[in-house]
Amino acid sequence: MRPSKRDELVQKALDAFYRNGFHATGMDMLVAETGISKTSMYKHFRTKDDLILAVLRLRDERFRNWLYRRMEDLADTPKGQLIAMFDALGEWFEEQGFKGCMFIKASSEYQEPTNPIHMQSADHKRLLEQHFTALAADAGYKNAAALARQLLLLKEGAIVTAHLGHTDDAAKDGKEAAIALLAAHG
Amino acid sequence: MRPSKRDELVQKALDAFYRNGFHATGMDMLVAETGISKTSMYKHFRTKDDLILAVLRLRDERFRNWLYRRMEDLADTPKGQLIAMFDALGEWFEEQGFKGCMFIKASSEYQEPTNPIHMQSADHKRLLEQHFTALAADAGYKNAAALARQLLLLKEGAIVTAHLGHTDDAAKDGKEAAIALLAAHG
DNA sequence: CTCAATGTTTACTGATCGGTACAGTTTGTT
DNA sequence: AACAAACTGTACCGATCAGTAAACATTGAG
Repeated sequence: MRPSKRDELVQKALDAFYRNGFHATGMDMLVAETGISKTSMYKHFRTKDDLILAVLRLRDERFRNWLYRRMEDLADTPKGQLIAMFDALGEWFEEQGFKGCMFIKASSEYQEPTNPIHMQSADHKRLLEQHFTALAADAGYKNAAALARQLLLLKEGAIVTAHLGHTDDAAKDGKEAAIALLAAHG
Repeated sequence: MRPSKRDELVQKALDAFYRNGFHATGMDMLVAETGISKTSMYKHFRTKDDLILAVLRLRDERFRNWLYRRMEDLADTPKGQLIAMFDALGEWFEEQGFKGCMFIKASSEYQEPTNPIHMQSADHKRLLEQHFTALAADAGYKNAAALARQLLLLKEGAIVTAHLGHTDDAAKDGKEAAIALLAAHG
């Protein structure tokens, strides 16, 4: 099995969906942008939704890998990494082509809680929360779970605010708030 | 001029767009749901986007009125109102039919920063930030603007997290974080 | 070389998209 | 009663939607 075409499709579809949105990106547009035939697409994925699920799977893997690694590179203590998350987010916000969180957008376009796309987006956030909880516990915080959830609120809020583009530096605001939260949980 | 039909259309379109999303709600679906003829719709609004802008205008007015009033009802000091915001949000999250923030969803479906729908969504957040800043200043906080922006991050994060539905009580997490932030700002 | 898997092109389906044309009906005012 | 404004129903436009059919080309392994 040589699934290289399939991977290529998922990767290029990720770009298109991230740039244009899910409903606004038709399969014909994907054909035009990826150079892959529609017949081939539907050999790999039975429906557009299945393709979207594969795209979200790739995005989850890539994003979490990138974020976790960047946090580790920027700080060596668990507490430092939780703070450094907002520096990493700041770098992301500055990237050209930044268009917010793909999972927030996915859950915005597929709202029903039972929709697989919605559920998979929720899974992504759950994994983030678990990672933050582990870091907070490592750092010795008493109520690590609550602290992690609060930091997650700041992270999601910073992404949304940065995408709305009405704030100069949502990452900096998030970082300062995170530092205050960590001190309060001290 | 009797704009009652127009108002009725905007109000019912708000419900439909909030429930189904913007791209996923076609004009024919609006005809079916509102009972208003398509011809009449296009007499009031030249395009679907114009209708969406009117819907967002109504949503902004209703939501801010509701939130500000609820905050005032739940607390009588400016500081207390900032905290009570998260109790108000918690009530909202519990409402049947809660589907997240309409402006976050609008900016997710119309991503280009120059798109009027995106810009109007950003305006809504700006007005919220101004209100929070005024409250923080009234409460005597030194860096009222920064505090307001941080609280806004918590609010947006709580809404997104509640909509993703992976957390039991995003409002409670937001409230506890807000209390900690207020304490940190002395 | 051969065979089978995987890919391609082209054309197509029925449904739906946003938006319009047009003729007829309801409604409020005088 | 009469008139105009507002609204309705129906039918339509070209474009696009997700998805399929069928015939042909490319490729890699035995």
